[in-house]
Amino acid sequence: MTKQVEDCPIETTLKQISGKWKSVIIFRLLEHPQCRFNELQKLIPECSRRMLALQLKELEHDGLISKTFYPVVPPKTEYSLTERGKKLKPVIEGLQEWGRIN
Amino acid sequence: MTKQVEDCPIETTLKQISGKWKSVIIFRLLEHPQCRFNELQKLIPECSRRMLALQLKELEHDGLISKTFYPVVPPKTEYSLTERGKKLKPVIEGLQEWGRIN
DNA sequence: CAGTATCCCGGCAGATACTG
DNA sequence: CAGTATCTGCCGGGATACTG
Repeated sequence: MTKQVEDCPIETTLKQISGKWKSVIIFRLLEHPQCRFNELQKLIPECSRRMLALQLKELEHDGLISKTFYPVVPPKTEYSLTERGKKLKPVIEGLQEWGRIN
Repeated sequence: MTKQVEDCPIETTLKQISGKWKSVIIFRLLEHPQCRFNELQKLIPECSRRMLALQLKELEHDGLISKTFYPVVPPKTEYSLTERGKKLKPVIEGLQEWGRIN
């Protein structure tokens, strides 16, 4: 029943931030706490709209970011980190620090 | 010349530990400092021999693990974390902690 | 503006067989 | 034991067009 991978939750945890663009999105949202869809696009121009939408959806599903939708015309959305997402800050910074040092 | 992604090194850094099996391998090598190829296979049974070899090669290339080859018969190898790899310990633990809390 | 739908291709990764 | 070689199928992700 219990598989090895489940005993090693680091894998599951890492998946939540290691999608093709997730870390960058989180990183950007740490710098820019409130972002609209197109703002994120401009901040991460290499990421296609399709992928941005998909990754945002996963991040939202995993409770790392939250999305506020304003049903105005034209439509407006705002993405920001949840409390859970913000708690990643020291970890992300630790990673950066590690990357910088080597 | 300079692309956005290069200004955001977290992405590069994360890639070094977010291959399909890298985090698990690092994790296992933190628990078991010296591992032979087949030992790692047994510790991570869901990972094919092919993938294990590929991921190990990348980890070695990135300087996270080192490989010692003993030209005996039958051949014997030993994988372990480098100093650089060991420095990831607090980060990995931070990730685990974050994953545990939520 | 903020996405979704659809088509399509290259490359990731499994299975299997082989080697020093 | 510790890998590599090859073949193949699948799906991640780009490009483009469309929608509320």
